[in-house]
Amino acid sequence: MLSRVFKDVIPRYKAMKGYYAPRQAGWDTHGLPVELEVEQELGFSGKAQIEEYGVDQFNAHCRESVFGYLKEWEAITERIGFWIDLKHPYITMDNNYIETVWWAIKQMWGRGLVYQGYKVTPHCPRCGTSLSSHEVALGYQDNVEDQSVYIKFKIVPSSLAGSGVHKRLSNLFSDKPAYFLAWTTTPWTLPGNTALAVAADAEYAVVETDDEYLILADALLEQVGLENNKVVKRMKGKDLVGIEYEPLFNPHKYGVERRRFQANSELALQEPDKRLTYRVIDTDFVSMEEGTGIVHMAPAYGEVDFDAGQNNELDFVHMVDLQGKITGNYPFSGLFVKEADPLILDDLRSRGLLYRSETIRHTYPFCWRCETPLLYYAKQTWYIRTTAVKESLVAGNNQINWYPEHIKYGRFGDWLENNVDWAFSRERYWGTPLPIWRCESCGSYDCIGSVKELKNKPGFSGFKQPLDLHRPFVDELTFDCSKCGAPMQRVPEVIDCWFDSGAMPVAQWHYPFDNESLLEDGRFPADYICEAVDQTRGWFYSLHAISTLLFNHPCFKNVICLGHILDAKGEKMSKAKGNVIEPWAVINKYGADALRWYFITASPPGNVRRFSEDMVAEATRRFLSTLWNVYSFFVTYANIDHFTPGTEVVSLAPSELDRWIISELNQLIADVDVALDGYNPTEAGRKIESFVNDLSNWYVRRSRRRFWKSENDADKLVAYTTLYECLIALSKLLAPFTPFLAEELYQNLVSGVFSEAPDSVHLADFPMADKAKINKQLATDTRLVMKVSSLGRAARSQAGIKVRQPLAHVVVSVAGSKEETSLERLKPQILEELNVRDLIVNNFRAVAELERKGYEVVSSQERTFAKKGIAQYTTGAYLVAIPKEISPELAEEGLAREVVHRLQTMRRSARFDIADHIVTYYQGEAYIRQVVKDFADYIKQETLSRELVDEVPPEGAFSESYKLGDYDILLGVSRLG
RNA sequence: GGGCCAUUAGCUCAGUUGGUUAGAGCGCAGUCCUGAUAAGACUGAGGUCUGUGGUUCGAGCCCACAAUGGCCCA
Repeated sequence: MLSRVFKDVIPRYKAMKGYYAPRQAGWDTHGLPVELEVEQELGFSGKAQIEEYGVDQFNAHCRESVFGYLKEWEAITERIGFWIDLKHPYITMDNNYIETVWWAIKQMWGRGLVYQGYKVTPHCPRCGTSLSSHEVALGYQDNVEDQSVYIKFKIVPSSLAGSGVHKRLSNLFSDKPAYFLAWTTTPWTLPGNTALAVAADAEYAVVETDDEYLILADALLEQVGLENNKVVKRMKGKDLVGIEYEPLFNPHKYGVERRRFQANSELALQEPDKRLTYRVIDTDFVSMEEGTGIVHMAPAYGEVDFDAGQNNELDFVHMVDLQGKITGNYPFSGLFVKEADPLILDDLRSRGLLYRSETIRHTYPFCWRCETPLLYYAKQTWYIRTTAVKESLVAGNNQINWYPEHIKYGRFGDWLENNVDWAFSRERYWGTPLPIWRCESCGSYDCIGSVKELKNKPGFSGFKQPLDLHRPFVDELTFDCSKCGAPMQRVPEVIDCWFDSGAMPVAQWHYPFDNESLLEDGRFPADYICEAVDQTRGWFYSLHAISTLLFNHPCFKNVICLGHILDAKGEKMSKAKGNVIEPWAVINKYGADALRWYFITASPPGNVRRFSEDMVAEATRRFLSTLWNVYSFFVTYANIDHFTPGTEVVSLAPSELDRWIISELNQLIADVDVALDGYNPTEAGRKIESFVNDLSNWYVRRSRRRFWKSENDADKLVAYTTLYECLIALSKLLAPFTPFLAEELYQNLVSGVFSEAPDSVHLADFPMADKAKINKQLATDTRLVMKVSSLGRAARSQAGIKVRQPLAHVVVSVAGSKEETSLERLKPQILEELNVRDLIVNNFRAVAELERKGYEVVSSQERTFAKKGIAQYTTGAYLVAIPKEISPELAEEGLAREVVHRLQTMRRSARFDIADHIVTYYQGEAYIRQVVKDFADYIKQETLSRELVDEVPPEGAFSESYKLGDYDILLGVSRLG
């Protein structure tokens, strides 16, 4: 949901700025998740059952299942206002899409970038398949009981020739045999051992026992139980490197192939060698926490082992088949590895090579489907040699704008720096088939780059209409080997679905078979993509890698990388925890705009965010309903006054307040433009929010009387025009953010009024800031008024004097002469806002005036003064003081305003319409009746009273009595026909 | 085990190039204002800016280390 909102807002903005911003929907349809779901649906638990069931039928289910979610997906996309072309999506399982993927692979094949190699993967021997890391993560079990064994590897004395430490060891070992002591929890990997690893800088010890020497890490002597034996020599790990030892099981003796890593990542078959020796290497992952500080390396059965094998050009011995059974002619051949463990140990014990054996409990991964322990296991896999273009990947990344920026050289940059070749084949069924054919006879390979190329191959056969490039149909297609003429068969693998999605920029256009101009016409590279941060190794990488491999060019210029959404407690949402928030529920309750607004403004996109419904509710209250209130305020009065937008107002003089909000508006437009242009919708949204706050709480509030007054004068027209302008601009500014609300405003305020206007706000131009209307001084000045007013209200509040009660004057100290000048200019606003008659700016010149008002000026330098009965409020350099004394004249006016207030409340209680005229009746003591008479015009105007009648309210009038200060009053209102 | 990010009020978040007394919204307590009214204003309580060191005349901000949480990779 989050990514859809952020994916939407930028193209909407760009479109309004006049750019062509196509938005194509696309469906990723391949991949293991789809297969797993179908397996579950059919009650399968492994590849054997799929094969038995029939790949064609299985894939038919997969094809169908993809569209199971389509409707729901489309519905929510539409509801959230994610504006994309859902009618013409690209679909990764279409033949055309697949054909482009083939083309892409053929390009790489042609440059020698595709090769077959080994990769160590977690393998489930029962299901016969590798598991993705995600699946492995599902199946960890704690407290698994396993063997913990210490094995002795016999040192070959002749390898200790030479000088230095080796020579001294050679002398030392002259009387008894010497062994390296290594530790493992997987005895079945021991026949695959081809090296021992030490930590170069760690301290190792030679321990003497009755009939042998043992070498292990000094720090682990006690843990192994050798602390009471005599240490006869100590040395660094690096001194042990290169020493050779006898294999536990010479592979040639047991009928198992021995290969060796070559510099070019090939694993070349080695000749049998009865006097085979292995050697000690150093690596950086040797633990000094457990074991012996000497690690047994079996390159076929561990990822680090495999890497170490490659780096050190070690031997490679593989003696386990895909079912987890030991091959060759060992005493324990044919057994499942875990069952072979005890026999292997027996064998070693009988040869005196088992030092110690016990059981431990640790965490180990199991197959999440069938709970079989997983084996780390080297399998043949197809690779793309991305390392060959590593420099380009890094250079291309430097051209990309990342938001947030740290991803660029952080997570993504690091990932590129540590690039390894892309293992891109999968031994599965539902995916783009790998377009590589192998000759059954001579073993040569051929890569196919298009359907046409395939059909034109000599001896092409197996074709059935209609063409479906998926398995199993594609597996039927054969042709003759160009070398020996024998039939060629497609290799069984399909392609990693990340390759599909990474090929999207070209594959969605069926390039280069169609759209040949794709690279030149602006459709590639893309300006903008957006996904969550987990895609750094997913889509971000596959896009970048494929684009770099094919075109040596990055394929996106700007990318917003989103953080994940957590629940209210900061925990990841997961189905298992049951803390997933259903988007529909939130949308139905608060609306799509509320959710969008929350997502955009709540926190910067790159951060993780806690989500709860309350937050959306708050966003609604804080922003959407405030804006809506402003809008409905405008509509209410504009309807009463029959305001017609577009009225010529050039001749009218806008007030300071009008000029201020227009200045703020243009500043806002400029700010939002800059923020969106810089891919920062959050900043843009927050600016809009703050503007709407000012508009509502300052402009509209301060302008209310202008809308109320009954004459349709110029000032009123300016007010309407100004507010109208703000609302229109807001609707356009908000269109990318809250498309529905924006459209509602626009339809009612513009489209319904001007026939020549665009039909929709989303077809309108994004507003342009009129820099000439931005008045920085006015903006600062108005902030000053707000501040002084706020302090004044605080002083009133402290004195317990209502704002309704007028006061004689206010004394204000501000920060400097500049502000004093501003204050003088802004005097009318302050007088009105604070309901005071006069403003005294407390500067050096004001001494006389203050004294005239009865103040005692304590120090004109420090601008301190005193007077009994004042309330003052101060913060920083600012001080606002009001006299508490109220003259009879002011008291009367206060009372009049009080009456008005009560009458207004009564109008509302009586459910009169805003525009209804009324007759007002009043009764009370002489004083209060006099006040009403004195302020009759004022009261009439404010309450739309035709008459103020000094009588008891008649039957049917809405009447109430109040106590205003010390005086009782009875008021009645009745509506005029 | 490695990398990246985050940590500021009860909650969600601002905090500019290091520079007076660290802010907002929500929530809480109270007061006020009000024909925008399921709004709004003001006040109050609430902060050792995760911790420890360092750089500096001066650190929420820069550096190092650590803790906690999140993500990614082993």
